[in-house]
Amino acid sequence: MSDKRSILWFRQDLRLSDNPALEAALQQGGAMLPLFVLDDESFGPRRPGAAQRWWMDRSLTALSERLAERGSRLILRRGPAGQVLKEVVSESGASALFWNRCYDPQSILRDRTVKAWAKDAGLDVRSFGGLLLAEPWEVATGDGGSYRVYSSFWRALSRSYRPPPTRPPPERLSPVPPIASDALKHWALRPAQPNWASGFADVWEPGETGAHRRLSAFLRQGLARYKAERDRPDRDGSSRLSPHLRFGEIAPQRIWNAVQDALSAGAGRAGADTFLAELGWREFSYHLLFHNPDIAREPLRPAFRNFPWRDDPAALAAWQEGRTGYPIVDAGMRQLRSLGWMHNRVRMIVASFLIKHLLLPWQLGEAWFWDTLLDADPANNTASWQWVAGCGTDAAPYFRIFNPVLQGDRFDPEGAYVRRWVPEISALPAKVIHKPWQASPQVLQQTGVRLGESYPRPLIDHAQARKRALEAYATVKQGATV
DNA sequence: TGAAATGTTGGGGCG
DNA sequence: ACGCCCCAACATTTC
Repeated sequence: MSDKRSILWFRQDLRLSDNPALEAALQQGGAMLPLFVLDDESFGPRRPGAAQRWWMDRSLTALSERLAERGSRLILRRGPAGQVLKEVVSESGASALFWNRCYDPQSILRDRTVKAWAKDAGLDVRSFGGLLLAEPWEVATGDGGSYRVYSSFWRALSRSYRPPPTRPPPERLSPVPPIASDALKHWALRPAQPNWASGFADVWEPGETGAHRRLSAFLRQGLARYKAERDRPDRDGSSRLSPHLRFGEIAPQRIWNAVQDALSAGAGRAGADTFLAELGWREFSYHLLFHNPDIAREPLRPAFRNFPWRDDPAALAAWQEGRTGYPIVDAGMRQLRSLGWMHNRVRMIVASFLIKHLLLPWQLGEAWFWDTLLDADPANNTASWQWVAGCGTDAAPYFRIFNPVLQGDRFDPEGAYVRRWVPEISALPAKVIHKPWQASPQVLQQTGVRLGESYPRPLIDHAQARKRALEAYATVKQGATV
């Protein structure tokens, strides 16, 4: 065995299976040093939010255990990654450095600097694609540009995509030389008080094993019904793989392959295609972010720079805390705080409400989701908020303004979702559960709902809000996507 | 991956 | 029997 030492730098790829950088490090022979760096400095305000830190804590614990089971050891360090890597290289005498790529602008900037330094220092430094099905520069339009329309992007990618085969984790790993490591608990990634994450652990199993279990369960129970069920927040039809994907605990091509296997075993085309199309949106978001790195801050369509957003901290707080007076909106915002996750249909409803009913800048919603979602992803989060605001490419048209009552009636017809998350109105009959202000005084009395006291009246009238939004959007309508 | 306004049609009540 | 009106129900268009 050679005495060569290589550093495997974990980032958005907290897994041992389907990990190209890990495989490259193993091929080197010699000792492999698995390293994770808590690097808030390189990200500033885009550092992982509070919910993500909870997940990171659990996921690193899981990764650490998996490495230990195989005779290895996860080294934890804190600080700007460039500086930390220099220290670890000098402490360990490593001569190689491998990682899987990230595609957000902060990571790209950081990694470019690290790579330049590492090459200068004579290290064998290599990066790999492992986060996405395809590298963002590999998918190009006929004239060599990047895609701006989802459907053509996904058609182009999914038609020609041939994934690498799914690969198991290595059975044994080399022992790690005695390099100092932080203790995870000293990073204080979990909330102390109030412990808003107390309900998370009942629902989520962070880590690679949990990710694989979730995928199997979904393929067994959810895939066939996915097309019909995925829009129903009152049902359990989501894959719930998003936080696992965000931290790279599972590779997208493993999901792709598993779905193909399910198809061969007789699964329906419709469910599979609909589900894979969601992976497609993730790919598309990364494609957009890579080719338009400013979208995290600035609207992609310049006309929106002068959009007449309002300033209304009280309304923002009501939205964040789930007391807008629209039950489906409030249910979603409370589910978010309780589970660190919100059903996708409801995400669209609450986002539309913040942007179009309240006329608050999408960046405020994006920031809240970034802090509270376990699956907050640098690409998905920004691309999706721009999509709802209508200021991205291939975005929701300006005139698409969700009516929270109709959306509730359509996608939560019995009101089960609202009842679960907004208990103070749970006794209302289905007919009025999405519009308590239309319940008769007798019904309100019988069900113990005191509007304006036990549950708020609507923050704003829907018809008025719709009119106001259309007027605001009229100022940027020129060249609107249709 | 909408919603509301407007237009059209056709059945039924009714003088 | 006939014309008229009302208004669901559905289709189209507009935001």
